[in-house]
Amino acid sequence: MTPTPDMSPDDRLYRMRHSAAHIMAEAVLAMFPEAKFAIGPPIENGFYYDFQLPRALTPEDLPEVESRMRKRMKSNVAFEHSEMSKDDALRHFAGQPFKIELIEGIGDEAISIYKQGEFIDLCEGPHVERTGEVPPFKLTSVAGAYWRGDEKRPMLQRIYGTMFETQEELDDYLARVEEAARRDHRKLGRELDLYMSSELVGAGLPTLLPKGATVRRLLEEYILKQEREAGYQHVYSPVLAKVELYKTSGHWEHYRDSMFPPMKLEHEEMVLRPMACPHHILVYQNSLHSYRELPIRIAEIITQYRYEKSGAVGGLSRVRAMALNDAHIFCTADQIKSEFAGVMRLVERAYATLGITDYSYRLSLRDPADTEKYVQNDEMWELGERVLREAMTELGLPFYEAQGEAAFYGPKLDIQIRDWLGREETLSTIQVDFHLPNQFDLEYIGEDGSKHRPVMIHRGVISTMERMMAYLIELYAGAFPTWLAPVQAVVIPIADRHIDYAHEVLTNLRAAGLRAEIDSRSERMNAKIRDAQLQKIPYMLVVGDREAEGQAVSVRTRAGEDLKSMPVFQFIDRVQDEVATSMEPEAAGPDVGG
RNA sequence: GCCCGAGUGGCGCAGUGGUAGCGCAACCGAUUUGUAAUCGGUAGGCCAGGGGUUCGAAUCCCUUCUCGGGCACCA
Repeated sequence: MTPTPDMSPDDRLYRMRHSAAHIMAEAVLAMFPEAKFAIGPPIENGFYYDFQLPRALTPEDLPEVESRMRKRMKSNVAFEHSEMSKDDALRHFAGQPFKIELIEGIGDEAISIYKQGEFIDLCEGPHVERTGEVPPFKLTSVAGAYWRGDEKRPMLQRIYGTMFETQEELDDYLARVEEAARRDHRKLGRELDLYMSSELVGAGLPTLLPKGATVRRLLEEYILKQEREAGYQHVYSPVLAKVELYKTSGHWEHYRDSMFPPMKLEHEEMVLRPMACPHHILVYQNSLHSYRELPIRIAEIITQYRYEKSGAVGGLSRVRAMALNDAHIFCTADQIKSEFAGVMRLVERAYATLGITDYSYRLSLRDPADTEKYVQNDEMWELGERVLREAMTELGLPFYEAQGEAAFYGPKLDIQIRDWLGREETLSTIQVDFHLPNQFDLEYIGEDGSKHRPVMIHRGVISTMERMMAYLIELYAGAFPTWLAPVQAVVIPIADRHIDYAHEVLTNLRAAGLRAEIDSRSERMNAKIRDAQLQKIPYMLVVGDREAEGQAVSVRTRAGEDLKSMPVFQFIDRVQDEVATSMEPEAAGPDVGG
C-alpha cells in the first residue's frame, strides 16, 4: 500500500482518513498507555497507524479499538492545530522514540502538531474540523510493518482501516473486497481443477492439472505464433548451468540470494537458472554475426527457478518455478527504438486478444544511491533511460516513472496491471541492456568491417505463464473466453438412450478441433447443466430424442442464453468463428504505429 | 525472511481436556428425466509432521512444514 498519489491533502476524504488515523491512535493509547506511536497516514481506500505495543494485537482487538473510536467521534471534539519549537516538541514527545526520530529529521523550523481532546500528535495535517466529521469506516486488519519500511529496523504493529465519505461507498468497497475473494485465482484454481499444490513438493511449486495445462498451452501456442510472425527464432536451453555462467553475467554478484543454492559436484557447481539471458547470449555467440543479420531475436518459453522468500510466494502469481515468455533481441544502437516499438505492438495485440484493458506503463529506473543493487556505470544508465523515454514519447504513450524498480543491468519499461483490489503487479516488461553485452564481449561485424558491440533488449510479453494465468482467472472470474476455455462445450445426453448419439456429437466436435466433453452420468439434465455452469463451460449441448433425429444439438450458453436447436456442423462453425474473431481482435488501445 | 492468524476425509465447515461429526463431492443401487441440485445406501480422517504436559490431547505447550493477511523482497 502506498500513500495515495491521486489524492492531495486538500481533498476532504484525505483529511477524513488522516483524522481517523489520529482518532485510532488515541483509542489505542487508551487501551495501551505504554504504546509508542510511529506514523498514521491516509492511504488508498482508508488509513493505517503503526504502533509498538506491549503485546501482540489480534483481530479480536479490533472491535474494541473501533468502539472506542466511535465514542471519540460522538464526543465531536475539535482538531486544533498549533506549533511548538523543536525543543518543546522533543520534550513533549520524550518517551516516544519514533516521534523523536521524526522530529530530529525535520529542520529547525517550528514543529506542527494537532490536538484532539487530550491527544496530541506530531502532524503536518490537515485535518477535518471536528472528530464528528469522520464518516463511516471499518477496521479491517492487523499486520506487521517495519519502521520506515526498513527490514533492519523494528517491526511495528499496524492497524488498517477503510473509510469512505458515505456508507454506500464503504459498502461498495466492502462488496468489491468480497467480489475479489470470489474471483481469487487460488479459490477458482481449486474449484475449476486448474492447478494443485502439495506440501510434499513445497511452497511456490504448483502443479498444473489438465485444465490448467490446457490454458497454459493455449497461451504458449498463441504467443509463439505471434513471435514467429514478428521474426523471432525459438530455441530450447537447459535449466541447469555452471555457476560460472552467472558469475560472468553478473547475476551471481547481484542476485545470488534469490537463486537456489548451487549443487556441488565433483569438480564444479551447478545452479538452477534464475533467468535465461545468459543462455540466449551463448546462442548469439555460437556464430559470428554481420550487421546485416541484426536484429536477431531469440525467444523461448523458459522455465526458471527463483528462491523467492517464503513470505512472498502464493498461488500462481508468485512462484519459485515459473515459465517465462522470454526473448532477447540483439540489435544495433540505431535499431533500439524500432525494436522497442515492435515489442510494444506485440504487447498491445496480445493484451487486446487476452482482453486486458486496464494497464499502465511504468518507466522503472535505478536508485542512483543504491550502489549494491545496480551495476555502476552512470553513462550506461543515462543512455538506457534516455532511449526508453524517447521511445515512449515517440510512440505517444503515457508513462510514469519509478525509482529503484530497474533491473540490475538496466532500466525497463514495465506494463503494470491492477488486481481487483487495485494492487499493482508487473506483467510485461521491456528492458534495454548495455551491460550484459559487455560482460560477454558480444560483437557483430559492422558495415565498416570492424567489430561493434550490439545492444540487448530483454522482453517478456505474456510474462510468466503462471502470473498471466492468475491474472486472467481473476479477470474472467474463471469464465475464460471460448478460445482459452479448457473445456469449450459439454455434451449433455438427457437419458441413457441418448448417450450413443452424444458420443457421435462428441467425436464430431473433437474432430473439428473443439475441446469438448460428455456428461454421461446418471443424473438429471438439470444437475448436469448446473455442474457445467459451475465449471463455467461456455456451451452446453443438450441432446435428446429431437436432436438425435435431426443430427442437431440444443445449445445453451453459460450466460443462460438458449440458442435453440442447430445442426452440429453449424455449432462447430459458430465456435470456430468466435475463436478466430477473438484471436484477431481489432487493434485496441493506443496506436503504436507499424 | 519478519509480525499476526490458521491447518480436522477431495472441498466447505462443526467439535476448545473424556469414544471424531455434518454438508457437498466420490463409489454402489434405483430412477431415464428437456435447460442451475432425483432418491436410497456404502466407503473415506494417526485431526499437517515431530516432540512434550496429562490417567487421558483434535483441543494445552514447544518445534518444523504448509496456507492466509500485511511488511520487506520481486533480474
